[in-house]
Amino acid sequence: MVGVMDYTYDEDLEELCPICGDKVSGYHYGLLTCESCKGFFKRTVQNKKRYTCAENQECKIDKTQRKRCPCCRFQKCLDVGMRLEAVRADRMRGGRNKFGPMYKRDRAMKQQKKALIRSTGFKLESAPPQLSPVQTNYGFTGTLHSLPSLPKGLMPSIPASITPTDYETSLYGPSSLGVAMQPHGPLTTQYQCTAFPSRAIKSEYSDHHTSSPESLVGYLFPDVYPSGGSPQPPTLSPLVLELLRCDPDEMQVQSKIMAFLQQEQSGRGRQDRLSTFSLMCRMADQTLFSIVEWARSCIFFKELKVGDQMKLLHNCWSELLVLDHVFRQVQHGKESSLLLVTGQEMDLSSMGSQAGLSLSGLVQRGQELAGRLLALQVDRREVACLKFLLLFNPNVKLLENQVFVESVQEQVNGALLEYTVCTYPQYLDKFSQLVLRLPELRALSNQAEDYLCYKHLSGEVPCNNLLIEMLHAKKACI
DNA sequence: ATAGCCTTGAGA
DNA sequence: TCTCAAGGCTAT
Repeated sequence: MVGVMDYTYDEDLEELCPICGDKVSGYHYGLLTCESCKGFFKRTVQNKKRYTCAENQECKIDKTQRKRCPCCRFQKCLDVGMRLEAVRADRMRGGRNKFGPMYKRDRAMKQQKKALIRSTGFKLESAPPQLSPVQTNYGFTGTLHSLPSLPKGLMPSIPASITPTDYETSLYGPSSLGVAMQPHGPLTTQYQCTAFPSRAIKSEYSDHHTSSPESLVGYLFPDVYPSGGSPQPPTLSPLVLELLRCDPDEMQVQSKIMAFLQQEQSGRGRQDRLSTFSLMCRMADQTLFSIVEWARSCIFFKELKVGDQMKLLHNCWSELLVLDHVFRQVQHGKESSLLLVTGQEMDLSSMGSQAGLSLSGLVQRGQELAGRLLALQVDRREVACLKFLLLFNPNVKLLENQVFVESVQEQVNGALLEYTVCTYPQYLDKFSQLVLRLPELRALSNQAEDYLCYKHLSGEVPCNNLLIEMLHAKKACI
């Protein structure tokens, strides 16, 4: 009992000063630093000191050399995110400032990260290959300038000569996924990387009476500040925003699929109208096409070679489909009916008679999962992260660029954790609760695949179906 | 000037 | 009342 407590406590103290690597003595001016850098920062700001570097303004700062160049030391203080406005103009002692809640969130987040590391045995961030003593390896969390921050060598190169079609055809033969994977027009996805230099943050000291816009943001929206010992841009984790931006517009998908199905139905005679089940298959099939389209235009995924893209999609297509369905029910918010991807509502009370027992069992499990997600108050940004966590599954075998996939997984994990802690500080374990839903979702999607397989074998699934192709591909992988 | 230890006091 | 990050003090 006491031993366990000691262990977690020791880990708390394990952290090193991001400026010089000395022992951390607590939060000072915005982040965890050592006592000496705290004092140095205070003296510099209070006495309005100006330093000049005798060298090239790139002096290494560590515990033994920190006294050598105050210029570079102060620069590093600003670079890692120490806040000028936390130095008080009136020199008032004691009390608390506006950073209090931020420190609290940071602590909560570190605690959760540690719990996660203990439970999984893996670190969230990709391990820094011992670069400079600069601890800027926060991935997407916090530092905007590090947006494409995956280790350089891990970025997969886009195949220059081989086109996706050639590659896919040679491996898998012509298929509907092949069609779905055809290159389409120039992808418009591009990331705008806006940097917020720390020096843009005005000091409370220099303009105590005329509060700057930056400090206003801090007062009005204290919750949007991500925390962690890194510069604090007044925005949410840029990765979470980017993942959300990749999400297709729901209404667009809805009307597209609706139009497709209507056209297909109208092309049939009165006799061979599709049964409800077949219609559902076609609907799921079209949803799957839109999921593939989504993945292909996504940040990170589009950087992968087509072979890896297909392996990842073969692995998680049903999970993505189930998550898509379940989150739609969360937004729908009615237990008595299902909201379909076409926007149509389907009454559940009549379901038992129309569908078989196994299907209504599946639907029921989906409703239960939706209920749990609703109770968790899951939001779109979190679902966007969960989709990436399903897509970038490093357990997929024979990936050409497995390191990259692992790296993306870790980055998204970290971003989701930071997002939940910062946005929902009242739910201390929202992150773990969300991630715990993934195994449930996988179990459900496995059951759904089995069901689909059974229906396929009994000849009830329409032909030319991407669902079935995925089913076969997955079985071939295993 | 630095850095370890001390005092203070608003918010939990 | 307790906490803990502000500022203060002082020997090196």
